[in-house]
Formats: sequence, C-alpha cells, structure tokens
Amino acid sequence: MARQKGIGTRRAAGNGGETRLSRAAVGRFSLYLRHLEPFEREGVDTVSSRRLAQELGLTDAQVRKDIAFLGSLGHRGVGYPTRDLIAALRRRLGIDRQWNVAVAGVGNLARALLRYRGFKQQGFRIVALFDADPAQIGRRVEGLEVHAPDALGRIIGQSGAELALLTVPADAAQGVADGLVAAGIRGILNFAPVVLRLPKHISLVAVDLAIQLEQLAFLVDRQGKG
Amino acid sequence: MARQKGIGTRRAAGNGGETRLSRAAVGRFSLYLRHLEPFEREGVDTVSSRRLAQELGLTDAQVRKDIAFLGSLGHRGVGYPTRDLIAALRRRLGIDRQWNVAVAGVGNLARALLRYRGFKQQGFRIVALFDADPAQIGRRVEGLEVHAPDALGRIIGQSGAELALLTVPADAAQGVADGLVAAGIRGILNFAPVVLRLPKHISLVAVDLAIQLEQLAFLVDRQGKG
DNA sequence: GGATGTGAACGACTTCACAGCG
DNA sequence: CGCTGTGAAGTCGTTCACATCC
Repeated sequence: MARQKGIGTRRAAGNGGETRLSRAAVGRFSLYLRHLEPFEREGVDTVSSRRLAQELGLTDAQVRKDIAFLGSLGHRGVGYPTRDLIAALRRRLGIDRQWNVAVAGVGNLARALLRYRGFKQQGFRIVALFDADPAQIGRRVEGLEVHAPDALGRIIGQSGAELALLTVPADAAQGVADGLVAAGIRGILNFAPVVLRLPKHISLVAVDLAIQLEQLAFLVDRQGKG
Repeated sequence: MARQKGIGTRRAAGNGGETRLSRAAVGRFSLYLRHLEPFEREGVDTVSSRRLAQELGLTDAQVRKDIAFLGSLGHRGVGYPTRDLIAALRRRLGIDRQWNVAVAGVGNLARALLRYRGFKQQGFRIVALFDADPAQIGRRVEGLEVHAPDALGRIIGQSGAELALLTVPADAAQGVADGLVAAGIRGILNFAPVVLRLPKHISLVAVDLAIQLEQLAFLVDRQGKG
C-alpha cells in the first residue's frame, strides 16, 4: 500500500561490495560463540571454518562469510585464533559489556529463566522483578524482591535495566509492554503469544513456544507423508 | 564437502509453477491461526488479507501468497471465510488431530510448559514425564507421574507419545535425545543449548533462549549506534 | 469497487569456486 | 599444501503490480 510506483528503488552503483549483516547471521554468531567458549577452556587455540561447520551443521563457506563480517582475523593455511574470534563475536553481538535486565511476570517461565546459567555467563544480569499478583509482591525470588506494576518507572530507573523479559499472560502483555517502554526499557524479549505494538525505537524479539511446537508437528507430519 | 561437482543439481523442467512451502511461511501459519481463532468466537466470519497483514505486521501480498498454499479458498471482493481458513491452516500444520507429547527433564521450564494453555488448545497433550533426579522420580507434577530415564522405552510406547520436549541440562541433552529416539519418538523440541545430532528421519526444532536474548542485545546495541 | 490470485521483478541469503597467502 | 577471503552464480523468499472475478 502507498509504496513507490515504477522505477523507484534504485541503489547507488552496481551492487558494490558491502553487504549488510543479515539477521540470520547474527543468530549464528551466538551459536559460534557458545561452541567456541569450551574450546578456549580446553586450550584449543585455533579453529578452522571446516571444523566449526561440521560440528554445527553448516557449510564451511558460510562460516567464513559470517566471520568475514568481524574483520580479517583468520590466518590462511591455519584457521582462526579461538581467543580473538570469541572476543570479536562478543564485541559484534554487543555483549562485551554487562546488560541489566528486568523481568515482568514471575511465573514458572520467569523462574526457569532466572535460574538459567547461560544468561549470566553472557553478561546478562537480572536486576528487577515485577508481578501483578498481590500475593507475589514483596516476596523474594532468587534473591530479588518482586515489585508491583506501578513501581515500574521508579524501579527500572534505579536498577538501570535496559532490556526486559516479558513473561506475563497474553491479555496483559501489551499493557505491561507499554509500561516497560514508558519506564525507559530499550528492548523486550516477548514470550507472550501476541503481536506487540511498540514504538520503532524499541527493539523486539519474540519467542512463541506454541508456534515452535506446531512447527515440529508440521515437520513430523510431513516426514510421515511425502 | 564431498558435494557434487559441476552441472549436478538440475531439477525437473524449468521452474514450473509449484514452489515449495518455506519454513518461514509455516511459522506464519501458526501466527494466522492464533490470530483468527478469536475472530471465529466473535463471529467475524470473513477476513481480508489486508486486515490480517495490518494486525500482524506483514504485507497483504505476503498473506495472500501464504494462504494460496492452502488452496483457493478466498472470495474475490470479499475475503477469506474465517472458518474455512482456520480449518485449512490446522490441516496444513498437521494439528487437525491430537499429538501426544513426552517431557524429558522436569525443571521450571518444563513446569511452565505443562501449565501453558496454548498447547492443549492446539491439540497437544502431555502424556509422560521423565527426570534423572531420584528425588523427582515417582512424584506427580500436574497430575502426571515422573518416571526414571530407564523407563523411557516402556512408558513412551505405552503413552503413544510421538513428540518430546527436551528440557534437561545441556550436558545430558544428547544422551537423553538418543534415548527418546530409541524409544520411538519422531520429533524433538530442544531447549538445551547444544546442537543435537539425530538420525535424518527424526524432526528437530531448537529453541535457544540465550541466543534470543543475545539477538535482542545486538538490536538494542545497534539502535544506539548507527 | 474491492479483494483475491499470481507472474515477474526484486532483494536477501547461501553456495560455488578459486585466487591469494602463510 | 591448507585454509582464508571473496567475487560470481545460484537459490530462496518477498514485494510489486495487475488481470480477474464477485
């Protein structure tokens, strides 16, 4: 609707060199990072694109293309220095520093996330909890006090949280998300099965568990047929 | 590696008409389905591609292309009948029947999934629980007994579970997955942060929470810069 | 008029294939 | 020789634009 008409979308000259960093590639960066971290501890100080590809189920060319976005840190005939590669990945992913995280909705999912060691390991620190249930407010979960929704603005500001995990019921999600945005949160990881409407400057990643399970059912169903 | 060389991968004739159903499209099917179900209850008996697109943040052309995979069930000048569209989506997703699901690893994440109403609503029924912790074995969670890992073969067979949710710690994941496969499971939804190696005939969907949070950090980081 | 269905254009991502260099 | 880095080719998915039909 209301897009451009005919010739329109011409870009600079030819196709140049610089391709943009694709979203899919960013997901693989996390994969590389997690896979490399044990290597560093085990003293594997060099890794080839072939090895990474095989162990992660990718092609070697793709691994090299991805890593090329981090700069020229490989050595021809040898491979990539594990240490440098990890550092470059962390920098590129924006996790070469600590991120403070708020959690809205303290149910089982939130508790699972609170105990998940992977977050802390990658520099994510959960600093604030919120729940609408009066029975939860004031209680402590994993050492953190649960706050009422009307404390969002104050507590988010104090805690320095920039990211939020949204684990409230579907019908409350949009309202709570709006509150988080008003409180100054910059990005939301949404677990509620609804499509959130947020201002453009707020980043959003959605994880929908029912959709994943449906995808699995589809694949199995398909496997059974042709 | 060890791929084909030159001419290789030729496909039937030209490019014909039939395009394959993309993975991304399947994910959107779930989205459409969830969005449409309330409409049916509210008596909205027709819906246009434009409306769906706007409410889900897509383009109308994409919605039409997706729905075209389900057959020609729209009426020009009118839209799609909600009821038919829902039925076609469920059939295509393979959820026009019940799926029995086993859960391996009864931690907080599993408990969250057990309570998640969206699963049951879409025809997924959790029928068996497993955990390696002796303190859990024999206890009941949400009405289901927790079984020891060595009962996998017997219980999976009895319960008729075809899908499994894998919510065990990373270092146990591959071993438990192998056990699930040996027990006759046909698809695994993996929450452990490892890349599983499975036989080709077993379907796999992976949900990695740390990766999602890292994506969010990347987006926020990027938004802050250029 | 209004909305579907769809070839064609477009753009994004992946793989190929090889030059370049340690 | 082995492995990286990268244009070029290929594949896949999305958007455009319009014929078509109620």
